[in-house]
Amino acid sequence: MPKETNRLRENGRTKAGFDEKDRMLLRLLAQDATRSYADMGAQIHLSPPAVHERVKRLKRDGYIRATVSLLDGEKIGRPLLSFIHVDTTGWGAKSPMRALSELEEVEEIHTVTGDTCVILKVRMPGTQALEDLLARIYRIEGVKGTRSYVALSTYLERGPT
Amino acid sequence: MPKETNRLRENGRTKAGFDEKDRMLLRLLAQDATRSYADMGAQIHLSPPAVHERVKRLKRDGYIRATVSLLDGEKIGRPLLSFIHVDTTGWGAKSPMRALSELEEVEEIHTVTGDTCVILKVRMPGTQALEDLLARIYRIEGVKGTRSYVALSTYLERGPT
DNA sequence: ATAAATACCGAATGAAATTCGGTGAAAACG
DNA sequence: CGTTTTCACCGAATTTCATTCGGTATTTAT
Repeated sequence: MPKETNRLRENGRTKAGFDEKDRMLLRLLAQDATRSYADMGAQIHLSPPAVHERVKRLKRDGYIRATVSLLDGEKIGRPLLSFIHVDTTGWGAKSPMRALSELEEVEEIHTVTGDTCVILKVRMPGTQALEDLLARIYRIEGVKGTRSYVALSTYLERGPT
Repeated sequence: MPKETNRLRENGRTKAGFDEKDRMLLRLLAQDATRSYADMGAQIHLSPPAVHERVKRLKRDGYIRATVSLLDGEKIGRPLLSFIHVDTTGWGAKSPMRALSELEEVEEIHTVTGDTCVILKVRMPGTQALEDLLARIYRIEGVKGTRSYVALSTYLERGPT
């Protein structure tokens, strides 16, 4: 087993766990994960196998959580994006709230600080469906009230880069 | 050139522009875009070339906007997720707001209905960086005020499926 | 100083994407 | 209706790419 060391690596990977090339790779993949290793490697001055090994490590170590296709909300029949603030009495409503994960219209669930307890991001087919969802939320024990913010235009929407 | 017709297709693709197999493919890709066409095809009863053609069409027609890797916010040094509501006087602040797209910490910008005008989703390295961002926002002409909601826990975070 | 670990490369291999006719069924047309 | 066109599919062939495999140089630990 390797012994402890108190010295930091001089070059390459530091405390963050990745070096500059890793960082650039992550950025490239976050923008477009369909490019070939050879292609990205040329941009970053690495051979395809070298890129492959780095990406494999970045996945194994959890820097890359998943690789997915981003769908167009409107095209798939859910043009109505909104954020819903949910106020609850105490934290008892947290667990039933997680059940909303089952609904595919619900994209995000966060507990937050501030003048509300939970923020939901949802994408609905229309106002009727949104109203139904709100009804369902109010049925949850401990829900005091909600405020809804319907998106008019989306100027930017992306993941961490 | 084909003449007009007033009849809908009986089976297969309808007004939505995709059929059941397309829909399933989209769901699969939104969850994991690394699977092979052969693999997904087996699940959906299609040959690899058939899957390939469908995916190509779904991309061309805009159902699939992009294929990207999702990075871990904490791992890449941005553990502080928050939503910022921005109130403005009139809509003059909209354009300068779009300039925030340049900052890679800013992930979403929406104009919304409700008791605020704009909602930002941002992921910051820490509280200091968040304060700096707020200072920058307040410097924008027409910004009346902001409210910030810092995420404590994220129970769900995904794209449209 | 020496041993161990790491990151890289070029070459070889394997798997997957992509291309290419060919077929059958449905839709459009007259 | 019968005919033509379009469409989605398949199996086989091809090509591109991911992946594996030594081998080397550099760095890190002992």
